[in-house]
Amino acid sequence: MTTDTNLKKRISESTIHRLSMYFRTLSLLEKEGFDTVSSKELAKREKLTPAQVRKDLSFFGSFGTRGLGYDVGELKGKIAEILGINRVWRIAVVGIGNIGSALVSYKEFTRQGFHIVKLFDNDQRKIGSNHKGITVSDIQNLEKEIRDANIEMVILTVPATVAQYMVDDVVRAGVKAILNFAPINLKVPPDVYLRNENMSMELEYLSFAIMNNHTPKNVR
Amino acid sequence: MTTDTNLKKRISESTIHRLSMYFRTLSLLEKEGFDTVSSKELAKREKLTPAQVRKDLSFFGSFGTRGLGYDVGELKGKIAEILGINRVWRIAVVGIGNIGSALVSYKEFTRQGFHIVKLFDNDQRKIGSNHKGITVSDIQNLEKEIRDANIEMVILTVPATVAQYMVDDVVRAGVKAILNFAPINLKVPPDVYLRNENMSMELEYLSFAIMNNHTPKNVR
DNA sequence: AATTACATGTGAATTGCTTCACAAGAAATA
DNA sequence: TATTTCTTGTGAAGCAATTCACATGTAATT
Repeated sequence: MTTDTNLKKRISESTIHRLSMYFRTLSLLEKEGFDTVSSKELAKREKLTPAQVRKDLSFFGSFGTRGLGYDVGELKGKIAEILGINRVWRIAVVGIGNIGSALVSYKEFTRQGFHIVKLFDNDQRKIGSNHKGITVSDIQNLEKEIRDANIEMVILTVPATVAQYMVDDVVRAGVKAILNFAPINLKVPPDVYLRNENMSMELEYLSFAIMNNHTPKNVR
Repeated sequence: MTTDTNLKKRISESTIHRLSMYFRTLSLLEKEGFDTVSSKELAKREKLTPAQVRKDLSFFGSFGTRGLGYDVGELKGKIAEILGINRVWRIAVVGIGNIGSALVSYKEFTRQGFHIVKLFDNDQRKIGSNHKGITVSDIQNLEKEIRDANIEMVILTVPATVAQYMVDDVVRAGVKAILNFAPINLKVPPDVYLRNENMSMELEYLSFAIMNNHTPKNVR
């Protein structure tokens, strides 16, 4: 094991999130016809400091040209490589309720290389139905179908009451990354990455901010 | 202006987010029949340290009993008060596409006191249609209808291309808190709170984590 | 009533993240 | 070619968040 490999483990979550933001902004800059961009300009668009932008990038290499800035297309490519989105990820959505079926049509996922290719539900009325060209499978066959379809990530949009059972199934199918929308703390083995999307949390932050005149505004 | 008021401005965003998590877990503990809970148990459920839990709470007062822990119902109430969710917030959803209409049926919002009471769209086919008992209004009348309905927060689920125009309208209507789902950096006046919900970001984090064996697992 | 066990609340220490400040280098200009 | 201008990349400093460690206090037990 090299020192370089260990280095990557020290990257903070905030840095990764900011890389996502840079990537999106670089895509926009590209569309707007910019060839190069400075850390100053990038920072302005993200409401960050130029130093923050440069420091974030410096963890992964030196991609800029002194006096000139960064080549938009090149930096976009580098960040895609760092984030692992310079490829297609095969994703399954488990739970085809309101949120689940909305996500199937969410174009931003596709744009970033996240391709939803499998859908699962336990409701007989939903099984066999079609969403954006994908047929909903019975959750009973989850393990086999996930393996056969080479699914690498799962988006979980089932009721909180059954979420843990579904996670257990998904883990058994060998999936190592789960994005959970159920408002509950799930257990996964240490080699599985679990992220929680909690939409109420953001409204609660807004509620707190209004009530307390909280200062760090317009963030995230 | 007292010193106490200024103190609140020093609370970190992470602390607020953790309060949201504590609130949800306390609701669950209540349902499970627990009368009291220790910082140790709370921490275990959130995958945090007990010190973190106690420190977070200490910013707002001392709610526990030494040797015993916290009264579940009481602490839940205190946190609701701190977050400002011991009341009903009147919310409008602007943009009744896939995500927007999914959120109208999202029960977790209602459970936390976030009541969606107005819907807006610019599509003639959607205007006048009914979602969970709410009729979709024409976005043309946004300012007047938002004022008349005493809307305090807006959830923005419109395409990125029109998001800034919609925000401008919403701000003109006097709304001070916006939760934006469009993947774009919006401008708002300094007295308006804007939060961005970026679902791709979480998938990108998972992608990075898998590719780099990133260590801080199972967080958030 | 005294003792033991337990858990809070909080300064202090530590760790981690952000910003500063500047040397180094590249491009544009004269 | 020399000079000026601009911007990166990065150690060091500064700031913020987390964890430690323990004094303080309550409840349960004997």
